[in-house]
Amino acid sequence: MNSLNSSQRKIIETINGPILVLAGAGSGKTRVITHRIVHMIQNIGISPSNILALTFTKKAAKEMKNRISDMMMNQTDFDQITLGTFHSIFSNILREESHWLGFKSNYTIYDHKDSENVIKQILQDLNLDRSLNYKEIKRKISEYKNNLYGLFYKKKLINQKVEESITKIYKFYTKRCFQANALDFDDILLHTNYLFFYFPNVLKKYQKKFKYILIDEYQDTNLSQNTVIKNLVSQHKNLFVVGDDAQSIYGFRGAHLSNILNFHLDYKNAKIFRLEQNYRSTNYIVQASNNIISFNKNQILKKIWTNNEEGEKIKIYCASSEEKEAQYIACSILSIKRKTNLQFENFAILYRAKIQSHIIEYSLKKKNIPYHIYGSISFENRKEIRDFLAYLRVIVNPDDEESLLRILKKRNQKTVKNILSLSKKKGITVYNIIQNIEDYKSLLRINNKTKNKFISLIFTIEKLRVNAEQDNAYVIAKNVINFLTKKNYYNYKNEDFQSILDYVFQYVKKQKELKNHGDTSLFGFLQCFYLEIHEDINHHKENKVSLMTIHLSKGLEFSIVFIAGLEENLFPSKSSLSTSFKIEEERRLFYVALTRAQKKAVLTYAKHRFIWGKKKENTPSRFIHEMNRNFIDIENHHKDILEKKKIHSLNHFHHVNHNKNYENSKYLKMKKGIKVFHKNFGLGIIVELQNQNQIALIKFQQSGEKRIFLKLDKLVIYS
DNA sequence: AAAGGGCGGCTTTTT
DNA sequence: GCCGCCCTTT
Ligand SMILES: Nc1ncnc2c1ncn2[C@@H]1O[C@H](COP(=O)(O)OP(=O)(O)OP(=O)(O)O)[C@@H](O)[C@H]1O
Repeated sequence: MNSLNSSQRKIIETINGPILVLAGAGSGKTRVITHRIVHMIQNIGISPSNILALTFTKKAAKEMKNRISDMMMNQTDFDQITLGTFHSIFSNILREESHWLGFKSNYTIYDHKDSENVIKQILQDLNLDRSLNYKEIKRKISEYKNNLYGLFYKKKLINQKVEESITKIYKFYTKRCFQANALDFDDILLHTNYLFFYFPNVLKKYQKKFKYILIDEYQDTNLSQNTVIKNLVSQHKNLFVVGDDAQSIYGFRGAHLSNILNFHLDYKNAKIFRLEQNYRSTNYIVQASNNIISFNKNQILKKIWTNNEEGEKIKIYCASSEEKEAQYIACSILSIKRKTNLQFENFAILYRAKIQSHIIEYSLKKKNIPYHIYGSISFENRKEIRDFLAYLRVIVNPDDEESLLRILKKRNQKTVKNILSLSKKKGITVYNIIQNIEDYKSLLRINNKTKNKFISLIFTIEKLRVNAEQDNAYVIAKNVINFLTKKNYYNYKNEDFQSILDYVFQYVKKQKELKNHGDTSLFGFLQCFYLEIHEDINHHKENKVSLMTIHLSKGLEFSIVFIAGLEENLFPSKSSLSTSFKIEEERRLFYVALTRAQKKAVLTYAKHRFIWGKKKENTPSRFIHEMNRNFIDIENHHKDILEKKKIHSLNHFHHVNHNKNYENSKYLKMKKGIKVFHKNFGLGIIVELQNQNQIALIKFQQSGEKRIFLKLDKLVIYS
């Protein structure tokens, strides 16, 4: 506990009442929240079971869990703390309390794809215009739910017609999910809201249990989440939240800064603390990120400062293609590692979009650099994995129509279509129809062979289902695999198959090791699969370079951080260019990325990038232009790396940097009164430098006064 | 009824 | 360049 400064200490020692810690990057928010939990348990004597600690991402939850367990050395029953993501915690509560809301506790969690499929079907059923894009509708429904439209709030209709049809689809969607006994991610919080709103006794129970609530990254709460919390703390008001408006990056999930801005209105007598000393990064990094965030109009002003060393300037590297960008990163890692005593685990490569990971992975592999990709796309989206999970899901919940249809579609598409329409006409579940397929034989116009196929399938599932009551998840999973292998539906000797089975095995093993009551049930496994972080079983993460999206990197820190793909249309993302609101969120994302670095940040971008199989030319990101030139160092030839080894691929680095004049630091000499020559405007004289020396006000002989962005490098000193 | 080719949309980010 | 969907072929 002696590793806190006086303001941090004061914060952790304030136990009761509503508290907001509004603090900058690297100022010790997570440190404060974890220390506070330990302090509450060890010094104040609060029972761990009365503490609820919430995060938004699975990764942040795991990080916090690790930090607390390290600090408590496992001495107390710290696993009694309720700690996890909003979704994971409230999904557990819903499992207990589902009966109040009229659904069954064995509910299925629909992921993104499941929801989209449901929407696609609804569009088909309603014969609606295909131009209504299902992804857009999914987003809208999500928006409705996250903002609790219909529950406590009415939505202002902007485009009446569109909104009306979406409301209609929303209704059907809700009905389908209910019939399938399924919840999507947003439902987990929405239903918790229903639960607390309509059943005050249930709310009371949880108010009593969770006497102290702590939330990390509060800037990312949406209304639905915030309302759950408001209800939970309405009696005792012991709510402790930490956040940084400059790091709000989940707007697309309905996160709203108003939660942080109105904290003092929501909670009278709220204490608000600020932390502005950065303990993480070098002064160059702190200054550069302060400068970047200053381009945002919407922000709460903070003065982040540090006592740390000056450090190195932020490196910027321009590659000719994304492949060379990746090679550069790989080479740099090796070169920095050689020169310092850093380990691979001290390096991170961050990117805007997951897709960028492939090419980087490839070049790391080539150089034998160990790496770990967090949140990799492949696993849960693999066809075989989804097929397999569909069986598990139906075994747990036969009403899960998405999964059942997925299984059936592999067999007899036409009959399945008929069954589906019959199910809708008669209002009987698909599972029920197949169970009693003998009765519907004539209606469906199927022969005995087809009929028997369905009977044998349902027979198998039923058998597995009956056993599922006693068997643990692994036993069932193995049975499913045996069945599938026997039937030869898939070539299940493949790796996907082994790895998911291994995953189930690890889950069951871990549960069995728990002191109290491990949950080895299949439901428990599925809930873990959808809501908890996927532990890499066979691969250790130790001493590996970390690859992840910037979103996932929030809350983490690394000595050396590479930020790849700083190009317009990629970062900022193409879909964010339309409004300044969205651009500001992209800028905050860039701010998050920069502030992950302790010692050194390297920004890279590629002039050309393959997108949809076509080579596209991109201009450098506006964020590169926004970097204050006093804090950056543009690298072109990379002599130090090139000279070391004669690796053939290194020859690639002989290309010319997009902007040699940076290195010549010609315009570092730009001063008031100097004569300059501009590419387009000709001869002029610098009147003054503005915006931290990034813009020069120049009086041109021909075209009068103009403000010139120095980084665009259209200027030459005229002498 | 299955398999395979052509075509269009897609890649923003997470639970 | 890849995936899902639809249409055609066998
Ligand atoms: N008082 C302190 N003395 C020494 N080191 C500290 C102190 N407070 C925080 N740190 C260190 O500073 C770093 C950043 O802390 P932490 O991760 O808690 O910050 P944060 O505010 O959560 O950052 P961010 O919001 O950027 O994720 C950590 O390495 C932490 O150990």
